Amino acid sequence: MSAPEVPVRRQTRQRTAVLALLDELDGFRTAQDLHALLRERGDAVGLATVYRALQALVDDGLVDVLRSEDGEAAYRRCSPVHHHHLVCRSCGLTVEVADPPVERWAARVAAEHGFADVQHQLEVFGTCRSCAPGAAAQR
Amino acid sequence: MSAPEVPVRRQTRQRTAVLALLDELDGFRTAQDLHALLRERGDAVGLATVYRALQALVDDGLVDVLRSEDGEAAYRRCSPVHHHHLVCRSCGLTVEVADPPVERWAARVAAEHGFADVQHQLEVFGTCRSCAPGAAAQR
DNA sequence: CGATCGTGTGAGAATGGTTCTCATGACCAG
DNA sequence: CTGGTCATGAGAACCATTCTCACACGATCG
Ligand SMILES: [Mn+2]
Ligand SMILES: [Mn+2]
Ligand SMILES: [Zn+2]
Ligand SMILES: [Zn+2]
Repeated sequence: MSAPEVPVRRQTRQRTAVLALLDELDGFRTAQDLHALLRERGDAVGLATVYRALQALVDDGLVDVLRSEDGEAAYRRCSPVHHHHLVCRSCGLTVEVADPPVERWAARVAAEHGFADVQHQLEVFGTCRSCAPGAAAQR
Repeated sequence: MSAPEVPVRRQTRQRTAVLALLDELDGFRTAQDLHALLRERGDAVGLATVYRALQALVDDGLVDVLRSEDGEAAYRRCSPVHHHHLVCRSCGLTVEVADPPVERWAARVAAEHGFADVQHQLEVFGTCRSCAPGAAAQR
C-alpha cells in the first residue's frame, strides 16, 4: 500500500504553459482556442496534451468547464469554491457569482421528489457592456 | 411579401412518430436512443430525419434540449412555459420545477454587472428513488 | 550527479455524434 | 388532381475529442 492511489502529477513545460495561459485569460475558451493561442505564442503544445492538461486541471479543481450551446467544451481558470457564472455570449467575458438562495432551494426541491446525491448547475448568459450594440460607436 | 417567412411545417409520418414517441417517455433521451426505439417499434425513421424533427420541435418550443455531461444532446417533450429540470442521472427521469426567486436573482445580478439580453439555465441532477442504491432489493 | 522507472508527450489514426449532400418521395394549396 | 416545395434517407463529410504507441523526460534515490 505504499504506492499512491493517484500517481504523482509531474510538472512539465506543457502543463505550465496551459495553466499560465488560462491565468491570463478572463473568459471561457475551448481547447482548440487554447491550442491555437499557445502555437501563436511560440511555446507550442500538442493538441492531445492540451486536452490532457485541461482534464487534469479540472480534476484538481483549478479549472471549470462548461458546454457551449453547440456542445463544445470551454475551460476557465476559476476559484476553487463553489460558484456560478455570468458569461458574455459574444466575447466570453465571465464573472463569478455566488447564490446562496439557490443552494438551499435545489436541496429542498430534490428532497421533496426523493432525489439523492444532488448537484446543480446554474449559468447566466448575456451580453456584456463592451459587446452591447453601440458600444463601439460610443468611443 | 406573400411568401411566408417561415415555410409551412408539413405533417409527415416521421415527424408524427417522433413526437408521439416523446409523448410516451418521461425523461430526456438522445437522438440516437429515439432513433433506435423507433426502429424497434417498427415505424423506422432515418437518423438524419430524427435530428431534423427534433430540431424543428425545439424551434417550436415543444421540446427542451440539454447537454449531458459528455456533450451529447438529450431531448424531452416539455411544457411551453419557462421551467427548470430535476433530472435523474441514472434513468433520465425528469421533473419540471419552477423557481421564481432565481428568475429575479438572475436579472438583478446581470444588471449589476451591465449585462443585457439575459438568459439563464438551471438544472438539478440527482438519483431518483427508483435508482437509489438498494431500491432494487427493496422491490 | 546519473541511472532507472514510470509518467508525459505528440503525430496521426480512430471514434462517434451531428450535419450535409443530393437524388427521390410525398404533403398540400390551389 | 397536380405542381411545386418541402421532406426524407443513405451515405459521405465534418469535427471535437480520445486513443495508440514509440519516444522523451521529470522525479526519485543511491
Ligand atoms: Mn450553486
Ligand atoms: Mn428560470
Ligand atoms: Zn462581451
Ligand atoms: Zn432514476
